[in-house]
Amino acid sequence: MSDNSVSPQKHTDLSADIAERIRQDILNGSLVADDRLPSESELSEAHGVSRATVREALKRLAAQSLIRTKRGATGGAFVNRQTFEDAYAQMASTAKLLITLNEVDIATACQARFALERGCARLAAKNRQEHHLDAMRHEIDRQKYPELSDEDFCASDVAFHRALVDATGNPVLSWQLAAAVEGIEPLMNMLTYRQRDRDAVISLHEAMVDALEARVGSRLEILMDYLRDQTLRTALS
Amino acid sequence: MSDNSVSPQKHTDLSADIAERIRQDILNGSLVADDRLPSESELSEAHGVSRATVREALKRLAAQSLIRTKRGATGGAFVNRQTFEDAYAQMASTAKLLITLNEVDIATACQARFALERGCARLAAKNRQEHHLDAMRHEIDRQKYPELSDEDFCASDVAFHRALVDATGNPVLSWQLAAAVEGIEPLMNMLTYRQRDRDAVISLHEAMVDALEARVGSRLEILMDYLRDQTLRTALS
DNA sequence: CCCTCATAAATGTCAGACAATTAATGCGAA
DNA sequence: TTCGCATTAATTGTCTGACATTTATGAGGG
Repeated sequence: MSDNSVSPQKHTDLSADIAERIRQDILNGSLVADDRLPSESELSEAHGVSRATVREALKRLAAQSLIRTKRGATGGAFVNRQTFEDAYAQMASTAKLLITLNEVDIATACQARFALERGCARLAAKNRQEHHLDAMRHEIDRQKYPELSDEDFCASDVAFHRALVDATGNPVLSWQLAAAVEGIEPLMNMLTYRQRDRDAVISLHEAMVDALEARVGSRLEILMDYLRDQTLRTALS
Repeated sequence: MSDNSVSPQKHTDLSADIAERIRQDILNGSLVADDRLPSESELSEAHGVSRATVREALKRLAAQSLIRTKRGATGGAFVNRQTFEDAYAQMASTAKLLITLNEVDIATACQARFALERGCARLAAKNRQEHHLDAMRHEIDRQKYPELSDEDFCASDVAFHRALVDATGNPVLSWQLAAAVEGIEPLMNMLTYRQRDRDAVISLHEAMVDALEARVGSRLEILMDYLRDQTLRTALS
């Protein structure tokens, strides 16, 4: 095997090959956001393959939301501007898949989630703005409804923590973390909260907002540890 | 736009539709790892579309590494076991793409990286084992070579921190974090380390290993803050 | 027993056709 | 002139049928 270039084995999957070539063009900047790729016919001629093969390659790229296609006279395939929302959705989906398919236990997932979140406590305390506090208080109000289903309670919890990580003001951080938290949601959804558990969570949430308002990151960290322990207790009951 | 159900508009892209259907079958457990999908002909008949369309759908799934295909008599499309390695590679790739395409500045990326890492300091201190320390010390030795290129220095740094997050013993955590760190690597690669900078980083690394060995998570956190500041200084010089 | 060859099943690839969509063009009427 | 509308061209979406390639299996002969 002297050939360890870009093509491990050329014998199969032309469409994967073509997709990879175009992918590299996007990665290295030959193609930038909103550029139009050549038409399918042109691509097929340029790469010496049939249009069907080119189409399969383009579908691969579309599945990674690297390109979008438009029909009609001025249509074609265009390089997608990779938004944080795209990446977020993709990551959350990957995380969900991984967690459900690998039977990750809830303790491990909880531990991971709170460990990650803890990391942004100080940054959030430093950069938080009023609307973050408002969003979090709004979710706390929702959480106080006793009729709320466990699932809705959990969804509100996710929104609360999403606002918390957004408060860091760092898009990379909030994107990564939000995806992680959402990826773990299916597991959290399996928890059943007794009213006592909910009360405990809610008072911790309130204390967290207060700490965030007062910009005391260290206190926020401690509260997060409590919340982790509380959640773990709920999970194991 | 009252319709926000699963199907935004059914009028186009049958292949995306089919892909989504199969995807759901995998997600909800109708299809589990290593299950064989029906053959392309059977699928085309079952969904009432041509084989070409089915193939485009399958390529979409393959691009997300949800399935793999094998040729020959016993061939077909098989549901992939979603390994942590797969998810890791996918996430790192997404992160790289996002960061290069959005011109995330290095300060933001650094801040995110160290914030995330900080979150697992205590857990790592609690769960670390001998081989984690060994791996980290090995990387430190590499980093001491003055002839090391900036790129190799950076790669060793990534390996060092990878070992650090592995020390948490939490696969979800180390998967998420490792992907984040690697995703940021292209940016870190643009840094030029003067010898003085390298020395500073190396002594911090050594102190970190010591703190980890002594299982003092709080000290590890402080050292990480130093390392963040040091890296930011390097970045801005 | 082992080697070879034929066979069947499946994916990979191709060529050509038609349908559907969409912007631009041209033209006629008010 | 300007508005409205049909025409046209370009492009993706889909279908059909064919052939190439790969791979397991089984039959037959040495």
